[in-house]
Amino acid sequence: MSDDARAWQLVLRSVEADLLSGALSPGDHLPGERALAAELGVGRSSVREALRVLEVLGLVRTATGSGPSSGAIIVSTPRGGMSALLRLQVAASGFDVSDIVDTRLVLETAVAATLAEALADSSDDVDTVALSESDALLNAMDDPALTPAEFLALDARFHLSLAEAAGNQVIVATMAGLRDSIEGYAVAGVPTLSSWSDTAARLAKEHRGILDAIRAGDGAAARSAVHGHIAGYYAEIGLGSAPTPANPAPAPAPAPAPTEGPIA
Amino acid sequence: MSDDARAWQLVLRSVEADLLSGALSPGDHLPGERALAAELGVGRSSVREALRVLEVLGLVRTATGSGPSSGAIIVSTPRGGMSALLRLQVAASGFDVSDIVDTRLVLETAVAATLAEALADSSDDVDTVALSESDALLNAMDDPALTPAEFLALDARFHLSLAEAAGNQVIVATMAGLRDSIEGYAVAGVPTLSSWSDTAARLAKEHRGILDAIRAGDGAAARSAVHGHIAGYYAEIGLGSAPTPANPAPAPAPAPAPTEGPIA
DNA sequence: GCTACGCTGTGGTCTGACCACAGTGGTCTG
DNA sequence: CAGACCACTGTGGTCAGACCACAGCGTAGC
Repeated sequence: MSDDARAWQLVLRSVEADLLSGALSPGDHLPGERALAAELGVGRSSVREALRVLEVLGLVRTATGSGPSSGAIIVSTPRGGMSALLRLQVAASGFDVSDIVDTRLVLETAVAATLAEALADSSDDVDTVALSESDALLNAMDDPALTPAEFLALDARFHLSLAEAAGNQVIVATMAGLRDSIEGYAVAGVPTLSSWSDTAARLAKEHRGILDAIRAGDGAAARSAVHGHIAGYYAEIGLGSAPTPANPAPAPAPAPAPTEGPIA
Repeated sequence: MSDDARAWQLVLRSVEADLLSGALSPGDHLPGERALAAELGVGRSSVREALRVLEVLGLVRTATGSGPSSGAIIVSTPRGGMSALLRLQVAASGFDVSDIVDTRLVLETAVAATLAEALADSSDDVDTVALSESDALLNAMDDPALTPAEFLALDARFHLSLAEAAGNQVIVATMAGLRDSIEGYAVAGVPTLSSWSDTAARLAKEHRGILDAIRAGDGAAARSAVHGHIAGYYAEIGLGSAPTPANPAPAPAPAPAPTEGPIA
């Protein structure tokens, strides 16, 4: 009966069931591939195909050798899987870059507003502490010796630090994946800028504006600052969302070729 | 040098590179597994592990037999991959159900607001037509003979139809995945309701309220209606987000308008 | 007591084999 | 000649067995 399911799906379902039943938890070791194969009555290659899927999805980490750190261990690193999924879908034309950017806008404006409102409600120590990482990243970004790629990497981490402070892991992972999936485009667009140092300075200023609005507890201002920041950069490198309704798009975008193969 | 990468990752990267270079597009056939293995200098099992990943991620569809419909074909069905990723992460405790619900709130309120504002700007025929599916689903949900599971399935499709009308495929796929990942919880919570028929009637009424607000071009009302609808149901079945989340204020707060995530 | 070596078990990979399946094209039959 | 039928071929799906590299553990040797 269950034979109509493919062998590797059987393995996948078995692991999922063990996860749901509590038989497996993060940190636990999966049985060895050979043992799992025998236990489920499938070949080792089928087990491996399922493990590969789990690995890409960020559910297990595998290591060779022996000892406690070897084997397949249940972990929970959704960011990697989210990045891979979004990146490949973009590559396969399943997702438009403009849709990715728009989704970032939705999520990040919500994060900023939430953070601002949370701070406005009560001066919560936790949030304040959480934002200290954002401050540190901001300071690191002031270094004029940074290359554009380095700056943009810190930029991404800054945005992520806000999401982490907001506390929603799903949004953190999604934002990370969205950003990673178009990182190539963000970096590729740098040469089209008239002056990178000017742009970097503007971005840094906008970051501080975002943080100020959040700390001031002004949700609307935070939302607006984030929107302008993200939409502004992508518009500047010629990747702004086409229709863009209410968007204070700053600089005119002279960028010609929006479609350039990012990094593989 | 590239030997440190695992064989299946090499295959994955090769396919991704072909996708980005345009050598592969949706609808194209991948070379056969044996040919791909020979071409890349790896074993067939490694090719299969990579294909398995691509399949789960919704990038390829495989079929046995011969002829034009057989083999591995590039497709673009991100929803399946998103569902699998989110569902398994929930199973592995990587994501809290409350974070999933909160993320739905962020995305769906943004969708509703975008839709309303798009209709307010101009009576666009396209959007009107797109919402016809939403209407049809609404009517289908009026059937009192529906089981809770059937009703909830139509409910999910209704929400998805709004996202599709808004036009952002990333949000459509993410919403579908988020919803699927907690479908079990939504259905499992039904028995805890005092009266399913009352709840179903209320949900149907709320759906019409959402659609009315969208058609009226009232973004704030649409946002509020969606928020109340989703948060209300999960609160009713005991899954409400504990510390009330992150999203724009429901009714009162005239959520500042300048910055709303454009979805189109 | 300490070091160093080999043993053992892990995942990683490859090879070759077999199966089920679905078109294809030829053959056989009317 | 037209139609139905069937073996052929190539595809993915699966399995079994064989190595390899690696990392820890235990023991033999110093």
